[in-house]
Amino acid sequence: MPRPSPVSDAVRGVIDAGQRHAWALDELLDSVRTHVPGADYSTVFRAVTMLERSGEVNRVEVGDGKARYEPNQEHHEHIRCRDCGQVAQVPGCVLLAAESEIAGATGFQVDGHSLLFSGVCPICQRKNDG
Amino acid sequence: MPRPSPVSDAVRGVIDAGQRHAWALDELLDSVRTHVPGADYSTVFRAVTMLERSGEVNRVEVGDGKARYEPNQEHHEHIRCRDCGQVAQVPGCVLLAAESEIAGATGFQVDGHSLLFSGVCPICQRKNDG
DNA sequence: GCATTTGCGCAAATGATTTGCGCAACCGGC
DNA sequence: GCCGGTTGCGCAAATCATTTGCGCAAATGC
Repeated sequence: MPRPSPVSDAVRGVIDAGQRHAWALDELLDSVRTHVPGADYSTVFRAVTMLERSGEVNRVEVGDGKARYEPNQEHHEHIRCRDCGQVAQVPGCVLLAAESEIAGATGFQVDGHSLLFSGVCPICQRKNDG
Repeated sequence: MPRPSPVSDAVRGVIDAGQRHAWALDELLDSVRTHVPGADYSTVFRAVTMLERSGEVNRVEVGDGKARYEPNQEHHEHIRCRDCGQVAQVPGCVLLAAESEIAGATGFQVDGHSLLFSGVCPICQRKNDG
């Protein structure tokens, strides 16, 4: 029986509750503290790092200079408010949907997008083979 | 006649030369220093900030925790190597192309992508109207 | 009980970006 | 030519977010 870990449990709970879509660390800390008053930033950091390593949550970058975390679920896209930074989930397959449809689905006034593929470049592929 | 600004000019020159696609600040500094030996990080930072404000360059986030800068040109997507961090440009309209086509076009072994829309959320739209 | 493990608060290290300060080079006017 | 104001920029320090070292104290297992 592992010993209880209130902070880590609260972190998982907050993320799973899904009140927000993509949690930044400071947002997570605020929310965790409503459950565990003395919780520390570093503990929250370690908790999400563990959850990420175990595959329970995914880390996503949404271009605001902060790491954000969301429950690990099927692949989807994000939309972030230019003004307040709120991040919401874009339902369905974005590659088929036009931006106007996205706008209809999220209520956002969509004015742009950025798509980033990731993979391994030819040079590194060669390095990895060697 | 404005007084000469070798560092700022070098920054613009390096970005326009297009030897690399998306420049991080430290990469820019390295390259600028081959032209202007004593150049300082903060000067390069101020230069790209100005260029960004004037619309000559765009700042892009590619999920590696660094701000990157590219010449302002038509919209396009990016691909970044998981291993070495190199960023390349994905030609053509990505929304129609499958990942395998991307792989063919860039030589990357593509294993994922992340698409981020940006816009203004309903709450902020209301705030802006008021 | 007692030794050991482990969660986590505290505070400092790291890494990237941003800002304040002030020198000195440059321009224009005289 | 010389002078004064402007401005580019090097230096160093301040932010900001993330990450790590340290050590206490609580909980577990023997």
